[in-house]
Amino acid sequence: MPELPEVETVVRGLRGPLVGRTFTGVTITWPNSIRTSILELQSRLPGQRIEKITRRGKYLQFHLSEGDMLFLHLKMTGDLLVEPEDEPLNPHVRTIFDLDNGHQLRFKDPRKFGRVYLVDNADKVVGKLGPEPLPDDFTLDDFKVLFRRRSGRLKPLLLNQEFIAGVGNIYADESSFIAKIDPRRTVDTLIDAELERLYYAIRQALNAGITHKGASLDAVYRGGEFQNHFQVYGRTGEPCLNCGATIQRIVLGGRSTHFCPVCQT
DNA sequence: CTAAAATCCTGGTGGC
DNA sequence: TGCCACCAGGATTTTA
Repeated sequence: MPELPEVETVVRGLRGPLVGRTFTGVTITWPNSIRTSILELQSRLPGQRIEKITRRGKYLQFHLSEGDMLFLHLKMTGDLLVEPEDEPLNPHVRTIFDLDNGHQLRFKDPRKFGRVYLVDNADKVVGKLGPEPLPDDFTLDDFKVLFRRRSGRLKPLLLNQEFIAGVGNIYADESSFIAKIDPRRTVDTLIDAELERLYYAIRQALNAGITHKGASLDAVYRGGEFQNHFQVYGRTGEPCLNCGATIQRIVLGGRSTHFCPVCQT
């Protein structure tokens, strides 16, 4: 469930211990998580220094000294640890990256959904992603343009990474609630005022998540506490914080969806 | 085109 | 207490 705010929090925490370090080796304990050539990963990564670490959507991007890019996607349960190489290994660690200072970057992922990519061109991994919703140069007008010639319901569209990058199930529900829009609405019926509310709601929800260092759910502890500030997500049967009506849970686009049937129209 | 379902996965949970 | 069915979901793939 790491979404944009959770990944951003992880990225910020890794810059201090990792930027400037050089990879010296890779050990793979779950090969399916490597989505590019394992041989190339093991031959090309060692010797490359980490120049900077950034985020694109829900991907972590390691910019490497030879021009390659290492991408990590945490998917549902992934987490990244920086630990001394003599520290006992958690049994859910799937990939181990050796560093030049006796530490290791360990990709821990109980459910094995996480992904690793090493590419010479970032577009091979993130080329089709939609725009980042938070930068100042992503304007309300840019947002409105995204809806042209779009159809279907709102919720699945918000989850579509080629539409907007970084929004997942939690922040899609929170954003729709803040914007007071029913997630079942077909998007070609949304009027300008609603798109404006949604634009600000998405940014508000994501920024609130970042402020609280993301949400810690599912026994996956990252230190964030945004889960204590959810307005609708996971609050099925509880009263709406706005009007007191009972928060409903439905399945939309195959995903659990939480909303207030009174506030959200 | 949209939409739904299946797929990958395992820890946690609820029922009996 | 133990067993088991079932659910969670990001992204992709398949089917309708």
